[in-house]
Amino acid sequence: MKRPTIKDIAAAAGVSKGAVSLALNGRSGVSEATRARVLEVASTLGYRPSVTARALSSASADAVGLVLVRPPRALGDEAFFFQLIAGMQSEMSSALLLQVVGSRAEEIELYRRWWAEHRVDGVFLVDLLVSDPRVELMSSLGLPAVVVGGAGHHGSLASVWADDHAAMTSVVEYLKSLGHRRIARVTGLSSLLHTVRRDAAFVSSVVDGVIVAGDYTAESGAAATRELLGSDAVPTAIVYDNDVMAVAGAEVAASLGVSVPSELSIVAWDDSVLCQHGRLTALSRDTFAFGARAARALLAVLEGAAPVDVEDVLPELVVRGSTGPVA
Amino acid sequence: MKRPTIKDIAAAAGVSKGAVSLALNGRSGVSEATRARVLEVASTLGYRPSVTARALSSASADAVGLVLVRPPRALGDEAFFFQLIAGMQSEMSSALLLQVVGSRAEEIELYRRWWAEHRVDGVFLVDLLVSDPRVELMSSLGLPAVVVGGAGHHGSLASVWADDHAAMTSVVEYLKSLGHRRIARVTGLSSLLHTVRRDAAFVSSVVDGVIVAGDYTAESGAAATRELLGSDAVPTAIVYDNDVMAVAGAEVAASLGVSVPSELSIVAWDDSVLCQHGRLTALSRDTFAFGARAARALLAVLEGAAPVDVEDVLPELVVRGSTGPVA
DNA sequence: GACCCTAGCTAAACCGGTTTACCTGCGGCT
DNA sequence: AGCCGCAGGTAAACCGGTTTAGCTAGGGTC
Repeated sequence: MKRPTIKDIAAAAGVSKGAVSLALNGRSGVSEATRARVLEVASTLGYRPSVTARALSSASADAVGLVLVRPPRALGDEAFFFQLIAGMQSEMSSALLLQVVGSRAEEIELYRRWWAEHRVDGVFLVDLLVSDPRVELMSSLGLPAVVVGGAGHHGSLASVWADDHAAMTSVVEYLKSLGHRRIARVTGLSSLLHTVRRDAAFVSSVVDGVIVAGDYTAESGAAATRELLGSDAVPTAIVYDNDVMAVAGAEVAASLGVSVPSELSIVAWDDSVLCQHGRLTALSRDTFAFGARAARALLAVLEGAAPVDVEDVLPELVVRGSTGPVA
Repeated sequence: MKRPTIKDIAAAAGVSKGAVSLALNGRSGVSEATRARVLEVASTLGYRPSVTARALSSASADAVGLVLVRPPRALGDEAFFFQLIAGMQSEMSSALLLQVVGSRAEEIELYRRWWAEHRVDGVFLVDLLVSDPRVELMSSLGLPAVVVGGAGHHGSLASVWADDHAAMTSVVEYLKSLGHRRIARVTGLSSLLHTVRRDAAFVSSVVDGVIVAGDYTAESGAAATRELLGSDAVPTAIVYDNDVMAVAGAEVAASLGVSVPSELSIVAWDDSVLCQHGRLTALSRDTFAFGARAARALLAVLEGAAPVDVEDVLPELVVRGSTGPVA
């Protein structure tokens, strides 16, 4: 019932605990004959090292961490994160320590604890803020980390990112080519770095633009759409920062009798089954692959490689039925 | 930079490590004066106990585990699990140790390891199989567990479940009341217990039924639908085991020129934004709340309460545009 | 005054590994 | 013979907690 420990192996093989440790970890200090015997005994006993004990003496914790700061209820609808997590797991043999907290302060406290206790070997940093304190924290703690979905080049940290600027520009250019001039953008959380970067790209490429703040929820998407369609200068196209808001916006348009795409064009950032079935034009990126890439980047750092900035492939605009030439 | 340990507190308070441990954990053996002094020192030093070290001497691991056996890529589309996880987290102050593996054998091996190493205090068991070996394993290991979405009453384990039989019956009765006689069912993975239970309920309540096996993916939903619509005896209604397959089925029907709901009624098991926007009639349950309930059940077991079977509220059939009277 | 309890604390073992300091024996070199 | 170096190992400390055995001083009892 009880798992064999290194001590049991030592006794069975007739050597000391230290020798067993050396043998199992492939380090020098024991003869090949002894090593073979130890490995033999270990395997017949069905030995598995205890990560818990190992983590205590500052070795691997066999887990990487991810902290999400969201109201839990809202989180469930954001397929993005689950896709990301699934992608990460596809490349990792270790477990993911996941916790959802309510505030940035708790998040930071949690990273400190996990680091202090060797509970994780490294962490993923998502939802990067403008001048995010976590970047500095990771460097000072020396906790391996990879920034996921930032803007590239975050201090000494590895990073996996997409070029939001180029992506936004391509969306706007596409809409322009259809004759749109008055274009609106419904944003995600304004505290996030990529929101700001998309804002900037939007402003610099659009002729007559208007930005309305949202927060990724269907409600905010609907509200923003109502506001835009009821304003003095109704836009002919709206770009939403995620799929949920875009679909909600399309519903509002339909309920107000605004026809899509003849009167209003709609573009969603991040494709999903939701967009596919709603026939929404969307900026598509492979979030699963993105997560997998992030995991590989973190593993590389854990193996001692120099942190790198990996730029994700440029998202592709998938044109469906929700966009068309301006009337 | 280094976290204060129990040793530092002992030194600062002028007592032994043991006394500090007793004081911090509110156990008897130290005077109130000493306890107060120790707590004082601990708080000024910003002490946080190391869960890693604590777990070694068989105390709390401050984490609960969840193992998912799925091809990672398919997982990302299953909003169900993420909703569930979000709900669990909403009720837990500890972290969730999550790992996706490829086989049942790996899953079992993982549970054994986590148990042996005190990496988790307890686990959630999902995707219950017909006569699932994990139930027996948990009992024999003495690892606290709660069965999520089984059929109630699993040995000595706590359980949170929904009455699939009653739910299926209510769906079939609803379809019958619309005049449907030839009804089809597209299932989820046939190895899962709730699939079998739904099958049984379906068979016992339907008059002229046919069952086609699926695996929750859009592809399998589409294939099953094509098969059904091309058969000798085309059904007038199809009940799908999840939202993804139902939506895919609706697409296939549309592409074959079969009109919904006048020629074919469609019902999805588990509601989601996907069903809402596809105007699909769906069996709706609050997965987030379900997860929250599961977490509470596990926490109760961890606190020593007797394991209970909690029956979830009966899923509610939300009628939308995809079901109607038979022509 | 002898005896026994008990509160309050300390020292040390323990959990399961890693790591360091040190010991031993053997071979080679001069 | 004397010395050095090294391979191959052991014992013990250490990581940061918990837990147990044991010690001491003080009070109550007869």
